[in-house]
Amino acid sequence: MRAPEQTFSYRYPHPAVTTDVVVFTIRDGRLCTLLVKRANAPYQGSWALPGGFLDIDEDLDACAERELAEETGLTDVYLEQLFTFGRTDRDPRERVISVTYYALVPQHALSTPRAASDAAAVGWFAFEDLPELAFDHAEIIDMAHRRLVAKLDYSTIAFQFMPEAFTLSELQCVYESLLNQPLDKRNFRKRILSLDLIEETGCQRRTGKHRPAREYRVKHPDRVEIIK
Amino acid sequence: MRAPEQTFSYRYPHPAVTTDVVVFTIRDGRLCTLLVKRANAPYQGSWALPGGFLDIDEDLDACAERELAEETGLTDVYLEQLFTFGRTDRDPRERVISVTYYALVPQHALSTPRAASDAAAVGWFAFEDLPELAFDHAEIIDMAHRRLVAKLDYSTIAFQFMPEAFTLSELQCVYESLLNQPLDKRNFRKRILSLDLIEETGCQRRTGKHRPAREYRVKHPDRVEIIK
DNA sequence: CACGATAGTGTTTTTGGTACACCTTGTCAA
DNA sequence: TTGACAAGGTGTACCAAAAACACTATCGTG
Repeated sequence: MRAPEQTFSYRYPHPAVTTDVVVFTIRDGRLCTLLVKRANAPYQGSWALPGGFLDIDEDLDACAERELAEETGLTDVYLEQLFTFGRTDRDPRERVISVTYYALVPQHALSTPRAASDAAAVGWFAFEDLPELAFDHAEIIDMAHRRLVAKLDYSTIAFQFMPEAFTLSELQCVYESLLNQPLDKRNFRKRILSLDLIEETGCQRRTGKHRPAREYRVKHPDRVEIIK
Repeated sequence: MRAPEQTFSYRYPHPAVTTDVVVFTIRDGRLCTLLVKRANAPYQGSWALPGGFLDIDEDLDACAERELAEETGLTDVYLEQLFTFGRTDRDPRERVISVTYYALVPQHALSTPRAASDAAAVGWFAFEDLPELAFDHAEIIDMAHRRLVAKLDYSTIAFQFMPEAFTLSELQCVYESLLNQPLDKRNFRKRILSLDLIEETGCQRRTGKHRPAREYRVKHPDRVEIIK
């Protein structure tokens, strides 16, 4: 993040504006979040969401993308605005308004993200087992999680967790770990297939000592979003 | 709104932050929005959403409430954050990030709002017949409307349009004007009553030359929000 | 070739949503 | 006084989507 040294003497002081990004993925059947270790004060050494200050001539979305890329190496991620946090005491340096985003990335995007710029380290953390977080970032992650679960019902965001080719069992695992409850296999497959959003690749996935599973892909990777 | 004269020479210039509020109500069976006529440049004389600059030690929600009260006289309104707009060119004066809110108020809150501070006039406008709007406020209202309609399905926000006591027919009118389609009376009443959120007041409403209607009230006015 | 492990498949039941028509109770005017 | 008008209020039959539920198929391995 940027240096906090400036103070304001203007008649109408302006707050700083940042973007922060909650990136979710599924690892080993567990929902995980991408965090960076802060290299600088405040909260030096603490884990925090990737994010940083808005450039004065930069769109909010672009800022979120840029900071995510700079601090974690993640690019081409579909970001959606989550909420804007602005408690007056949320940053000890100065007044900071944070416009937050969330994103879902497929498991294979895990290719260990590289730390860069003001991040001392980057890592994935199980949602159920997060470290102490800087600022109000725990609250932000919590809201992102609630939004994610709510959207499962009436949208198809879960596909965003999937790699290009996947099996129905894998998809079901994703739903189950997000909803935190088992689902009926037949009903699940019926429902997913009736959406008419995925198609067989023709290939099979042979893993383990059992019958191989059919692979599927999303039909129109562009518009995988709201249904209802 | 505040004077735009300042420019920044800091190493990291900060954008200005405003809040803007979309207030909806139902008037004569039509969805209406509260607008203020701008007293100052830019867009002087144009209609715009009530809103204004964030004080440096003020919470976002408080800013929205304060600006709404200052410019329209409306108080004690339940505000919900909508979205944050930040296109770099959305304000000709300087870079402005707007955290927007929306609110639903009952019809009787209509008591002609008073213009104040930098608003030259205040008025309700039918959503279907809005005037030219300043900044990107048309876009903001549009998003608020879509959010409102979407929430009708899985929440009970519509109750927020109702006065303390109301009849089922009145409530149905509200739903019909929001959804822009007629509803079946019996199904509607069945659905609403099955929510178990309202109760009879015991009183009757006698209007017009016909049978009086039973009055209802919301059981727990505090938690009238999300159902599902 | 038998066993273990996951893949894959249909039917029945339940439930929630939709469609639909008539009687009731008041006002008002002839 | 009474008949016409206007909105208030009520129940049932049908359909479609969701939930419950158990067995066979195919591969790897020992």
